[in-house]
Amino acid sequence: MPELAEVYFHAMRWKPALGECIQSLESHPATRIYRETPAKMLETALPGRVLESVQTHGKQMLFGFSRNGWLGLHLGMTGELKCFPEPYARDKHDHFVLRTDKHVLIFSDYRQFGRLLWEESSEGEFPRWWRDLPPAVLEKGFTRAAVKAFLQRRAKSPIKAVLLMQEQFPGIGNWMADEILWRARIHPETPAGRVGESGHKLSALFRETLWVTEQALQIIGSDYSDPPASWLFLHRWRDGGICPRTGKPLVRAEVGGRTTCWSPQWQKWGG
DNA sequence: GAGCCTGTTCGGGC
DNA sequence: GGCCCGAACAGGCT
Repeated sequence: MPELAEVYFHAMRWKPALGECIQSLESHPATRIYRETPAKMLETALPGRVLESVQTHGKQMLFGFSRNGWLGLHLGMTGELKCFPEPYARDKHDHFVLRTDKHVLIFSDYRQFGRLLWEESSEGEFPRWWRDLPPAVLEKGFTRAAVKAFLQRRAKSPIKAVLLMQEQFPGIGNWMADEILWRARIHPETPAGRVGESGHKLSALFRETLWVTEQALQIIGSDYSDPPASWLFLHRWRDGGICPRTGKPLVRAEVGGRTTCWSPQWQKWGG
């Protein structure tokens, strides 16, 4: 599921428990989600703390607790967050289950590519790793000039692979990258340097990155509904899809190590 | 049963 | 060192 809008949606699911005190943590301590932060540490740290804030940055989630405690969470490929009123019977892949007196907060992840991070900061500070994140797509620091410089540093890589690099495009994942390139009319195999040096391709890429991010957050981020059929999104998953712009078949192939979908008549190298 | 997968990290080769 | 690629992680689904 999780690219930036899906991540946002899942994070907001824990909001009903804001202001509530954690009573207990149940874990499956041997699962890989604890590879950076052992379950024991969380079992000691979390009970007795109040959940005070919920936010996301790209694919990263941050939950703030009383006494400057911060729980970072990444959903990996198959992670999801759930929140239920009691009573709740734990499911097989619920590796992390927090209980307050009213709610059960769950991090479930059957493939276990997700992870947890616990950090206590100085008063009034965000944790170090959070402060070090690159500017989010919709923040001021995400500029056309920064994108151009980044594309030129990765000049030989296909633009599709470069869009997936979280250090410049936090939160962009496989389907968003395809959607952005399709709207910008850029072929996914175009070398990034070539996009960077073409003023109008760079502008289109920058513009569509902002647009797809904004729209995805509004549509998927609010209630997990699908974008309209005018998006590539609905057509890219299976072989045999038709491009909403040209009415011709879409192509699916591996680019930059990931399954990529594009519309050959619509997305060109040139320009 | 085989192959696929909305993500990231690590190690090896150049 | 920088960059690039492939493999690995794990389990459900087609």
